[in-house]
Amino acid sequence: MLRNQVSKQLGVDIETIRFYENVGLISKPQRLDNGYRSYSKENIIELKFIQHCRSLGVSIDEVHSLKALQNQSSDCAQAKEIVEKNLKLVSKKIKELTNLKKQLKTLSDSCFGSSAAKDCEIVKSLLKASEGEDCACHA
Amino acid sequence: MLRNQVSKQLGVDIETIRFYENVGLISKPQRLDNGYRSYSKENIIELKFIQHCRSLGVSIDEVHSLKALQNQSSDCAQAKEIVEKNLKLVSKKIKELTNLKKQLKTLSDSCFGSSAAKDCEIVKSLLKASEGEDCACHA
DNA sequence: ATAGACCCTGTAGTAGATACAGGGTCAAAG
DNA sequence: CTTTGACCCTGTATCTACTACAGGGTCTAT
Repeated sequence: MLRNQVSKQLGVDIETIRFYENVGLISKPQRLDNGYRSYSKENIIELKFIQHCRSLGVSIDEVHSLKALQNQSSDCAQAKEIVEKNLKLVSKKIKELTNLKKQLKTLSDSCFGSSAAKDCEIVKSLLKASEGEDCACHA
Repeated sequence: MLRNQVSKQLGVDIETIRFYENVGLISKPQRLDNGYRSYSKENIIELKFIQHCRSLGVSIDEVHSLKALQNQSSDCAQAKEIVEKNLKLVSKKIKELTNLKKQLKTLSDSCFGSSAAKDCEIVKSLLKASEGEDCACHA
């Protein structure tokens, strides 16, 4: 399969496929006589593996580690570790964003979008914060 | 105030302060005879403004816009827009991450970290997904 | 023959910092 | 008086995970 077809079938950007090859995440596809890359079933599986891992927020480096684990018989503590680490990161991020959302909501609600900019509650609030006072969102 | 002091007082990395200057987010601080930057009260306020905006997830470009609004008398629809945009982004991100968390939890729970890597439920699950089957986390 | 869709390579750009190399300045201690 | 250590300066490289572009080759259809 050519790169374009692979890209369409998997929904991975065409340039991203080359990128994964460059960073050694997929084995180099064979080449046709004209130099075009020809992707095998194995290549597709590799790509889907990466795609799935990435959709779980697993970093490129961690995908490398997980790939390396696939054929090993040593214990899988590392796999668990990677998943746990990401789970913690995600939980933390959710907490942060939930807090953030509250703050942005407060700011948004304080303004109707129609006053003069210098009297805008958003602008004023942010300015207050920079002068050390309480602002709407961090009150 | 010298850069180091500012950095410590505000908890902004010393290099970040120069970065904000380079991208034109703060006005250029005056220089002492030896060429050292001397930060004024205004500079500190500018920095706090940026810090506060960034803590709300507002992008550098948007901070530029908000700064420009500070002295304008035109209406503040733009400020409201920026806040609303970020609010939507954050809400979306929270939904995505909440879903992600569920998936990672499922994966994590499927593995005790002690089996041989090739029999690991995490590794197997991810591999299954790359072959088109249902995996633990996307079942 | 030529247009258009595809392929190739190498390299630059994105956001928002962060880090480093190679140098200058300054205050205190020996 | 010199040396040590902490600070300052500049320019540039690095990070993540892609994305985009320039400049060229190939293939298929008209």
